[in-house]
Amino acid sequence: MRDGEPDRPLPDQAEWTGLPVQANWASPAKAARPTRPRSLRAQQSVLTATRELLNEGGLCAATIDAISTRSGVSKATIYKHWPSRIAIAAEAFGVEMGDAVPLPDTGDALEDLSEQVRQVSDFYHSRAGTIFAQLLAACVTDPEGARYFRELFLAGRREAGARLWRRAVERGEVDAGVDVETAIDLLFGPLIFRLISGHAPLSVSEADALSAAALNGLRAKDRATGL
Amino acid sequence: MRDGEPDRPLPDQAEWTGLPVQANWASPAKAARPTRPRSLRAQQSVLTATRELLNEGGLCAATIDAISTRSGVSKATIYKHWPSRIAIAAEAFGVEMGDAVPLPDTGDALEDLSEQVRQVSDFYHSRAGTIFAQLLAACVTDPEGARYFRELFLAGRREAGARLWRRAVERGEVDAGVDVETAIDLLFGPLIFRLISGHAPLSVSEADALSAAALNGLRAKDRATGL
Amino acid sequence: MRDGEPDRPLPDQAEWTGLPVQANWASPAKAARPTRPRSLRAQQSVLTATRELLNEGGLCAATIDAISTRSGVSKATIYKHWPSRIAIAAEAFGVEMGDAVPLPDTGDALEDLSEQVRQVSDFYHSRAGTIFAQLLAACVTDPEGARYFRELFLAGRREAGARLWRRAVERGEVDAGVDVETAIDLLFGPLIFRLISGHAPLSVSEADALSAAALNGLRAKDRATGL
Amino acid sequence: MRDGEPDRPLPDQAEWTGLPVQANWASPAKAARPTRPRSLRAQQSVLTATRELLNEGGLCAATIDAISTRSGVSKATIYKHWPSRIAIAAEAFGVEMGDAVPLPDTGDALEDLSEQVRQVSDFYHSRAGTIFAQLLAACVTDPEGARYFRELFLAGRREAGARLWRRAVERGEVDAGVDVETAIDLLFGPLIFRLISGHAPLSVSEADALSAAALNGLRAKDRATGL
DNA sequence: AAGTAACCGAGACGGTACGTCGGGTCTTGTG
DNA sequence: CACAAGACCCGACGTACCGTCTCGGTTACTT
Repeated sequence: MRDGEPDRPLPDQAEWTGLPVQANWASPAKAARPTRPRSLRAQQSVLTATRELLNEGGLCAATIDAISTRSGVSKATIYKHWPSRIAIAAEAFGVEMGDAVPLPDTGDALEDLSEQVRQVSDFYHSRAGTIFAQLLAACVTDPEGARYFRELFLAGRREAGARLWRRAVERGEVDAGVDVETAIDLLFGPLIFRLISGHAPLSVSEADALSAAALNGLRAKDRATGL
Repeated sequence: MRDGEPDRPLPDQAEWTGLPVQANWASPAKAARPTRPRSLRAQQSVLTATRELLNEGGLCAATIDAISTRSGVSKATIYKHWPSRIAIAAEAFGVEMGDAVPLPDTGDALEDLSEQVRQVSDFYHSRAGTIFAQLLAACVTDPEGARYFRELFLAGRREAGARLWRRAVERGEVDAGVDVETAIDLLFGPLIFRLISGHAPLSVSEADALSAAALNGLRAKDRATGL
Repeated sequence: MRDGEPDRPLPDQAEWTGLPVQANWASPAKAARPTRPRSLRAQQSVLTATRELLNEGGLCAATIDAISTRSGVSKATIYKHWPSRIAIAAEAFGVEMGDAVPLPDTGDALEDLSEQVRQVSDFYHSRAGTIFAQLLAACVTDPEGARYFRELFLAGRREAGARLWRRAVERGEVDAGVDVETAIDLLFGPLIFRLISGHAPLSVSEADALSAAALNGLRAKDRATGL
Repeated sequence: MRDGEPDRPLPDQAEWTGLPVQANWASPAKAARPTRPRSLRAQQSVLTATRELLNEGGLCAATIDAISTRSGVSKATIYKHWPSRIAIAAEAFGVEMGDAVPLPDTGDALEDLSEQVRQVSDFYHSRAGTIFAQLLAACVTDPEGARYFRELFLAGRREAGARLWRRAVERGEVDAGVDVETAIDLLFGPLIFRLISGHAPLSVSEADALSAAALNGLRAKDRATGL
């Protein structure tokens, strides 16, 4: 592992593979020029402070100044660790929300998927759901932050969905010809659309209607069975 | 029609019906005390200036100060007309994009829907698509602006999609049991998810995969026909 | 009484002589062109509203907008009557304070002067005294308003002082060779200096010290008597 | 000397003694936590810019925005150094006027005082006199600014007057029983009254009349000598 | 043990934009 | 045709965050 400036796992996109964060700090191995390492403490107190601020006032409360003040870590140091406040918030959120929604396992793979959609829809109604929406929105104007959000939070959630999907494929309950990514976006994209633009509610019944439509498809059924 | 503060079409949600802007000024009916009306000129030059700024530098270039400077309309006046810069940008964007994507009509209703998905996916790649994403993201933190965006832009696009959907229902090519809103969100939500989070590309083939999945459903087909 | 634009007594400095304000309004006599006269009501309600505002929040509360709103007289009309808000405030203050401090008459003319100084010093401590200071200060940047203040308030107070002075001259108790204006400024100028800059207190004992010094002079007394 | 917020000389009134500005920085003694010191450059370029603006357009030209623009110091920084634009203007004016009017020394202490009155009266006619009047007036509505004005300008002028007075006392030419403050206010208060309200001219002869009256007193002389 | 970098907190700083306020001018329809 | 109502432009306000920088003190590794 190289030392020097890009010491965070994320900044170098190409190298990114496995789990993030402190793994490389734990094994500093041997640096070319072994100077004083970046403080682990600083990093963690930043994340803790950010988590608190997010819970108290949402994303807009997590300003760099506020994070710096509360964590006791100076702004300059913060900027050495993260490219933007969105990145920090994404990481803090990812750490906290790592396993927010458990994987359902009812035995019926299709029902599992529907249940997952239902749970995610519920999640969007929570305080954390608001923060999620704010982070997602911030991705549009902060590509660096977006990477953090995708890799430290979204990836986990998508992986959970993918696990469900693969299980359903193995059981032969879903169309194996559909790509995992496609399936996940089809199931959750509509929820996210509504979460952000607010043009339609996110009730349980709506969630069920969306998952049902996604599973059954929009095509007329009589014609399909008519064949 | 009451005068006073809510003289813009949007502020009074209940009354909102048709095309925006001056429609209600054209039919002032009988105001309590007909004072000097809001200047048409101010409103339009603001929208024009905002449109230009959006095209030049995206949403973040459309600051209130910049809009005020370019349009020659003072900030105070702007704040009398719109609740936030997002609202202005949404209206300006809506005016410009009013008739951007024409409705496809190939005779085959399903193909029309797929084609629409393809076109929207393309649109998201354009400069305007970027602005669209920025506006959509801004909706999360600006509920007032969100209303403008929904009513002055999204509503039109959704209506276009709804027209296609109804036509398809009439022709019996799609499942009449699926709600219009559900159908639209199922078709376009995935695109928007990708547009915002950037976790997957928005190529033509991906768009086709998504629309195909939406139309056919995720459920395994052999088992369905096997019954 | 001429009609036409300069219908206020003040605007034409050259003509100004006697007591101000409503005397001429009370006798509209016959205008050359019997059009609708400027509303007396408007003028008075402006002054009333201004007086209230002054009492509630001092000079800075008496903004043109506030006066307009409270009085029900439009800004345009106000600007027809007065050149600036200071002018209005000066007139309103003058009307209210016309006879705030009564003339003392103890029989001893010198004591009368001292007592007057004491009373004025007290007045400066009151709420009205604050407004007085604010108006006086405003005179520096608003010459038009200054004229109103001088003629509608200061003139009265100076006339009161002048009456005391003349009485003292008649009784031979003061130096008849000193000009009235000089005498008044010598007695009250120091108070005003302290009121504005706040470099020294305005207590009763200080007032007495100042009036004593003014009456007795700064010159060493032994030498004077030594002659 | 404590660091932290009150790092300007003025904010802590009790500690104020000598010359302003950097004196305390020069002897930081032992700060609790010697963080980056306030920039000398920023402070001085603000004062320079303000001085220029005052000379060009008087106090009303010295807006915070203008000062910020011309000095290249941001508004936020300015507000960290001074509580108000009046305070800045007062300091800038004090710096410039520090040694404007030299102390007269004719040998005759009474003549010195008269000459000083004459010179001050002249000063009030100059461009700087106008600025002085504007600053003095601003003191009424800006107590913080007033402190700056008193301590960075008035104090110096009063000290000059006090020196003259003490010299005169030593020579036995003036009444030693009169307090210095009283004497100064008696000599210069009338000038200031006229300067601000403009009810009477500030010619040389008027200045002489005022100083003569102040020195000789208003009391009738024949009776005094007659005893 | 001393030397020496880099790190760190603290926060000053220049920017940019914000939303608001007051002043003075104008426009419109009513009485 | 004077008036109220108030829309309008202007300019200034004071604040908030941003991202960069400059300090002086503090590690932790090297020599």
